Amino acid sequence: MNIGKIADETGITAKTIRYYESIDLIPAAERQSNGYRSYTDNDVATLKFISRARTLRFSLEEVRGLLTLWHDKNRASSDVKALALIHIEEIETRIAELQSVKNTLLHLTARCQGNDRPDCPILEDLAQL
Amino acid sequence: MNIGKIADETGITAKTIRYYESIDLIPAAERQSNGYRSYTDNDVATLKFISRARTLRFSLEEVRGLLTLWHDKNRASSDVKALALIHIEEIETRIAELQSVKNTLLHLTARCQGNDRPDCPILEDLAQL
DNA sequence: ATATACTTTCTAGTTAACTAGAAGGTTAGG
DNA sequence: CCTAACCTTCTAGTTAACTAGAAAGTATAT
Repeated sequence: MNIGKIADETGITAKTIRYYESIDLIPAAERQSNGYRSYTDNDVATLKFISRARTLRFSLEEVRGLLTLWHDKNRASSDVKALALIHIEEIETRIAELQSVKNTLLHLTARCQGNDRPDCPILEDLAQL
Repeated sequence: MNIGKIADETGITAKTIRYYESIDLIPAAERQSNGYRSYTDNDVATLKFISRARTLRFSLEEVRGLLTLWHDKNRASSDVKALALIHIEEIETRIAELQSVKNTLLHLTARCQGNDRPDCPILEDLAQL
């Protein structure tokens, strides 16, 4: 299968697949006699794995770790879980931060009339603290 | 006041202040006879305004808009509020996305034994979908 | 006088994860 | 045979918001 085909199958662009190869996230593809990269269903599975992990917001470095564990038949599930739990914590931290910002903004906007007059608690808040 | 002093007062580094000047977020500072930038309490207030807006996760472009409104004595508070509400929506979108990812991860980790055995629902999930 | 601390400008690098574009070789269809 | 659609490598750009470093001028303290 050529790179265009696997790109279609996985939803990952050819450019990105070459990029993943360049940073050794995936092994260098076999080559056909014409020099074109050649992919198998196995490669489709790997790229889909990566794609799915990316939708779960794992960084490429984390994906690298997940791929290693995936390929290690002697892995301990605790290692996978540890990686996931750390990731959950990072996400929780970001959520908490955003929530706090959101709450502040909600309070400020609630107090702002939102009319033609210039007085605005939002600007006043920013100007004070 | 020299740039080092205002940096201390505002918690924004001298490098960053020069950077803000370079992108015209703040007006070019007056110069002393020796060529050093000269700042006033007014500048301190502006930089603190920016700093505060940044903690509320406004992008520099949004901050630019806020500064313009802040300086416009004829502004309508509705304009400020509109800017803030758009920002709140962006944040809500990000929170929702992260929440969804977090939930998925929580389900997966809950089903993972986290022991010495290799079988792991997290990897199985990534490998499937 | 000397050291050190502060300032200047300028260029270029950082991070993450791609993305664009150029210049050229290959293949499939009509 | 021609053309469009592939593919190749390589270099460099993108985004946001800084950050680092070099080379040199200025100020302050001893």
